Amino acid sequence: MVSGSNKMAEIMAAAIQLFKDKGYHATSMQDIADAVGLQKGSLYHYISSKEDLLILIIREALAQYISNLEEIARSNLPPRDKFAEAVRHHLKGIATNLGMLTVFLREAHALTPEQRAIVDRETRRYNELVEGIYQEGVAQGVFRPLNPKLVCRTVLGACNWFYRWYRPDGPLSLEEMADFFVDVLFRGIEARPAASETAPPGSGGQSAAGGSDTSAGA
Amino acid sequence: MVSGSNKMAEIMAAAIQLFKDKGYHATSMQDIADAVGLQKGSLYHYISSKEDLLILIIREALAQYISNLEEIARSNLPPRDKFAEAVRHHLKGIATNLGMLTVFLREAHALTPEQRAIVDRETRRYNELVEGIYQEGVAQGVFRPLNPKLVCRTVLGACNWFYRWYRPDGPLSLEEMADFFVDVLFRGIEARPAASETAPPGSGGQSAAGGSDTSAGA
Amino acid sequence: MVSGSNKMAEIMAAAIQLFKDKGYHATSMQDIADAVGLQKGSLYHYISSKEDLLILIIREALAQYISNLEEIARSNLPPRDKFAEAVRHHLKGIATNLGMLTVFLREAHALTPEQRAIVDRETRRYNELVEGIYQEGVAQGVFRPLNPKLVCRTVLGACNWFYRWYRPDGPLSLEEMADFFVDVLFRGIEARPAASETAPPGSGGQSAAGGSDTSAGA
Amino acid sequence: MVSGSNKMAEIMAAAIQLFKDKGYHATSMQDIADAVGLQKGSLYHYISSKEDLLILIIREALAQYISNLEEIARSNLPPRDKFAEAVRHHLKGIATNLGMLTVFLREAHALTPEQRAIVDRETRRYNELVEGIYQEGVAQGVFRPLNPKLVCRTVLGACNWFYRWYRPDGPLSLEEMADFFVDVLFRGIEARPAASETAPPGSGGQSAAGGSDTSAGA
DNA sequence: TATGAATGAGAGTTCATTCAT
DNA sequence: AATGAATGAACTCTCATTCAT
Repeated sequence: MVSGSNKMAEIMAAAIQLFKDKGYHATSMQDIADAVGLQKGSLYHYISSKEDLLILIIREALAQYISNLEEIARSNLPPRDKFAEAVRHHLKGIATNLGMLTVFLREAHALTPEQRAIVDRETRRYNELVEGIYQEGVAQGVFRPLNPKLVCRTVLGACNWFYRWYRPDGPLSLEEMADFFVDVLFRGIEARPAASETAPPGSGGQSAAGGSDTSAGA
Repeated sequence: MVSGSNKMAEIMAAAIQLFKDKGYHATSMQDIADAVGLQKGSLYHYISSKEDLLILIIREALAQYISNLEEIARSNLPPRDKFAEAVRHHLKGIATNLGMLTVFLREAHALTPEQRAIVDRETRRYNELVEGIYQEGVAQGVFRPLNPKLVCRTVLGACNWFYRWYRPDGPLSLEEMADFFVDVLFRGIEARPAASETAPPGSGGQSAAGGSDTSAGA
Repeated sequence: MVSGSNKMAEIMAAAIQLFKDKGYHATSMQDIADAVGLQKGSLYHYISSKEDLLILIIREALAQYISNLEEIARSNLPPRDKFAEAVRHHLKGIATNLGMLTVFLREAHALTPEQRAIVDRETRRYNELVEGIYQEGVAQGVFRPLNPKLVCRTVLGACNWFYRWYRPDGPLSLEEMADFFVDVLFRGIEARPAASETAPPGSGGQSAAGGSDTSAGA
Repeated sequence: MVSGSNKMAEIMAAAIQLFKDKGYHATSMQDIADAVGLQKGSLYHYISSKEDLLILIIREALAQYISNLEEIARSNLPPRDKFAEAVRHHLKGIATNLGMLTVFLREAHALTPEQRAIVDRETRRYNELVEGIYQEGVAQGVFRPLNPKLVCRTVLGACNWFYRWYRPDGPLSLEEMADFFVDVLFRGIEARPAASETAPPGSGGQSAAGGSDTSAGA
């Protein structure tokens, strides 16, 4: 099992692409081997099992996510900016690592209970960071006092779903969409109504994506 | 292939449960046969394939969803109430058919392209109904003029994610959670800031769910 | 998994033959499937794993062996006859189930520790029965007072090795060989020297077997 | 391929240990490589194949055995002493090279037919030496005139089985056990009944070994 | 309806061996 | 002498599906 090599990175990339496109179970080791130009047996120089590959992908997705959010949480920004940054970071993370995040968000349930437990723990940590930011805002009177878990789940739910419909070639830029999310989710939880009644972001565009994906919406 | 029989319902119920708990690919026909007390060969008197079972489940989930939403959309309620009803109906639908909806939201990508296309079409229809309600509200000056697709995706994203963390035995009632969603999502899109500053729903509770699920959040 | 069927017996027989001839590890499921005219996957209707097959064979070998010896031990025969019967039964068992016994004596170490433990227990039981017979004889003054474990291991060692060189088409009959074993092993442990100096059994023949097997002897 | 080097000896030792503990087939080249701190590819500088290793081990086991026995056979000892020496040498050889002998006695059937034929020839030679000693004794009236092959197989069978139950840390010394074997096997074949009725060797001890091995006995 | 034997393709994985470096 | 990437064949086992009974 090698970890830093080039081939390893190739294998990871191929697996991410395939898992995203076909799903974890529907992807065979043969598929991955073909994608990187190896015999399927040769893959086992780099990984120890197919699940290992999934774990690697998910762990990396999580690690990137969390470390960035921790930085935001630790920063000196006022809560509203922290919150806005958290949402932007979340969406940007999905957009720039769409494959990895799709695999994480959709295939984590394929892990064995032991691995799931680890992932769950990390996920909970992420949620807690978001809740912390929210509660900071509540303490400072910036956010309405609501059930923090519920706030967190609502906001992150909307953000997570992003992976199901975001397409890099859609009509709206990532920036526009992030602005939109921040604006809308913000109003839902801020303590005082937004004073500014200027045109909100994203108000003019029509469609954020082609709309051809299975699951967006229902 | 029989369709109205009792056994057929049993098979569907077993499949829903198993697909939800283990995932579609990780569930074998043997698992389903065991659950209903049949030999696996005998299942083929009722269904024509494993995918058929998945299709059946997803179609039923969709059908229930859409017909209810159509009713709401057609009603004479004012837009804000229509919108609120749509959100409530969506959450309630997930809560009362958690298995079916989980299978739909999580496993639809396992369908063949042909079947996916059908499901996509229905899903789009659902989205359009929600968008319609929103745009009605915009026309009446109730909702801010935003990108309707984006509004719809944000709202439905938050609602869809519900299936990942809702647990029937959580501390908050379904009603409380639905009120919360309506309140928060509403503020995000309504034209004028909420005048009432009374305590919002769900403000006191602590946790909406055990929080032990893999994916909620990150 | 079916157990009483015809095919099951065929599979067992084929496995015994192949395990005996090629060894357990060198025999593939494909080999067995070919021998019984099935697809290799079809074997799993009858067994749950390759090891399962080995266990089945070994357990049956053991069961036959032990039940017969128990009968001998329980009988009213005088110790010398019991002992003689035990030796005869042991050799006859090997000769008439050469495949099964070869697999048992040669391949038991391929079992998982759990299964080995079970087999060990049964084997110990067998040894104890033989020791019991010997000690009965000692008590009655028929056998010399020796270390019973050592007696048992010596006698059974000589008998077990039989599977390595016995060939059904050898020049000596099974009876002759059994008489020989009884005579020689007996003299080793009986209390008084054999009075009879008549020609002992097997004294005339030349070779008991072709002698072409790898391991006999060294 | 090097043969006299240090690493070569290390490899042989590791292979003997592993083949004895896990069996030939269940031992991988990786296992051996790990044991000697090499990469598995590097093993091929010393050996030409896995079977080669097995051959080397078995040949060496045989060579030691035979040369010692030839010396005994050529000596001027009277037949009874030669016979006793042969038995002692056999048991001592197993005890002091338990790994090597276990591999030889248990795994020889894994060899290709060509290699087996060679081993068989050597083995036959060993048997013939023992038979020769016995027949010398018969000629001198020391041993009863029995079928020599049968005598040899019985005696060597008992001795060979030693590898299945001998444990260096057992309660009896190797000497005691060898004395026991010589005494008991001797009586089986000597021409006149043992005159001495003194307490035989090994008569007092209880257990020759832990008795926890799979196969001893049955 | 229901069975259960059988299929046949393919899954993930292991492994002895090779060879350029 | 040693590496370690790569092979390619074989392995055990799974599974959706078929079909004669």
